[in-house]
Amino acid sequence: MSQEKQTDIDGRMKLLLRGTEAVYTTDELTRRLEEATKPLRIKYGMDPTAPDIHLGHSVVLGKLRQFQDLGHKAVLIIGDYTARIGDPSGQNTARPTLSPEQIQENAKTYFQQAGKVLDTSSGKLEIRYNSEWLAKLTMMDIIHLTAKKTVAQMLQRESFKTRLAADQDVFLHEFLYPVVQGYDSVVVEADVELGGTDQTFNCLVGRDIQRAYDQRPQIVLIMPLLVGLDGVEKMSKSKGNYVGITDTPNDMFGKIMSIPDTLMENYFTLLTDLPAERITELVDGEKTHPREAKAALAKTIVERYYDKSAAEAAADEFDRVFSSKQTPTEIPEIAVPAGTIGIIDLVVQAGFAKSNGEARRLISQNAVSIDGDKITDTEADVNPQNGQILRVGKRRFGKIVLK
RNA sequence: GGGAGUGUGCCCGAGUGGACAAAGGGAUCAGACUGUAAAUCUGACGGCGUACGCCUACGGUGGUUCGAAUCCACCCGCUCCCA
Repeated sequence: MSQEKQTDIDGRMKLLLRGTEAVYTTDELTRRLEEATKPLRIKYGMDPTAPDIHLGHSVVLGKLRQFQDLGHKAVLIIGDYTARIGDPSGQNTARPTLSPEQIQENAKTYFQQAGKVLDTSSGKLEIRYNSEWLAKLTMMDIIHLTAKKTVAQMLQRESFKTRLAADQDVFLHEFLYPVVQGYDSVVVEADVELGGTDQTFNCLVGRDIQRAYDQRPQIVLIMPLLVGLDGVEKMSKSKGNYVGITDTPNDMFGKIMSIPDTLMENYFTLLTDLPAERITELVDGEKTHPREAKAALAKTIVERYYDKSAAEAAADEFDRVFSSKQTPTEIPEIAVPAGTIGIIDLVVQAGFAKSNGEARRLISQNAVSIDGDKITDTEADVNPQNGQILRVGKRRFGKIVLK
């Protein structure tokens, strides 16, 4: 092999391994890249029940994109058939069964969002529904398929093992999920499969199944779970500690600015393509002011989902509102009846407080102002004018519109 | 089928007849400070009333009691042990 090609491979490996939680195996990946005469097929399974994508999901999608950028092909599997089994990776039992229409709908939303990360040009992306082949399997096929794995092997899986140890139910059909997911790999002839840590077992079973079908086992790249904005729990919608990839640039920027400093390095590594050396510089408090580093992080991420000018604008807006303490450029309007009104009512009507008590509290905590004039008397009456700015706390603004 | 537990505010969790709108922590919100919606500190944190107050709330229903989150009965949910 030529010196150049070898350097090239080294460079690619460095990029592809970055941020990974585990790789099975690194050597195989190197070899596969070296030997490749055509684009590798990179499989990623999507769950048709969760169409709202946030930065946590984007970690794996971003890795998929890296493969695409290196000339490989993303193969997205929509688990419309497997979704009906119920993956035991979680914990509890039945998830709701989705209708074909719902699955279609979810898949559509998913692509709209995933398209912000992935390269959707036709040569780079292949989309497959696994009902295409799973619905056709006969009983005999299934018996053959399940004969490839032993019960002991299945019980290696943590969630099976612990449930069994705790005398909890493990249903037979749950064993099918990993095996069937592995069969997906056979059908699409996956060279590589990507997944989050919770998918480790399933992805690895895929290797065994492929071997059993005389295919080269796929290489498995496991990506870590992204920590949420609170710096503690994993990012998830239900925890509210997430950045949605459809969030507005300003929200995205602001939310990222709110992460603990200690989380920056992790975010840089998993959510941006900045070179490792650059990240080291940015994260080093001696070399870069933490605020600047975080702003750079936020800008890079916003740029990924929008563009450079949107990122600049979001950064300017943030400085404007929080550093210079000025009013934002865009302020949502709040409709208010004309005439004199108690300040408590005004705050409640603007939707800035859920109850009079909360409004009263905000006022007595010096949080409320109109056109910059603080109002601290909870009993004050005001006579709002069109265009005045009602502000509550640091972040909530409303432009008064009389109705 | 038998037995033992357990269910508290957005979440976790203390409380085992009155001093309980209910300790503590987390989350959230506000203020101060700052480097930012970081960190730290302070405060607020069921609803209504300016306050004494009233209402709603401790799985559900009913009961005992002057008085119940706390005791009793039944019901519902969850967990564990035995079969």
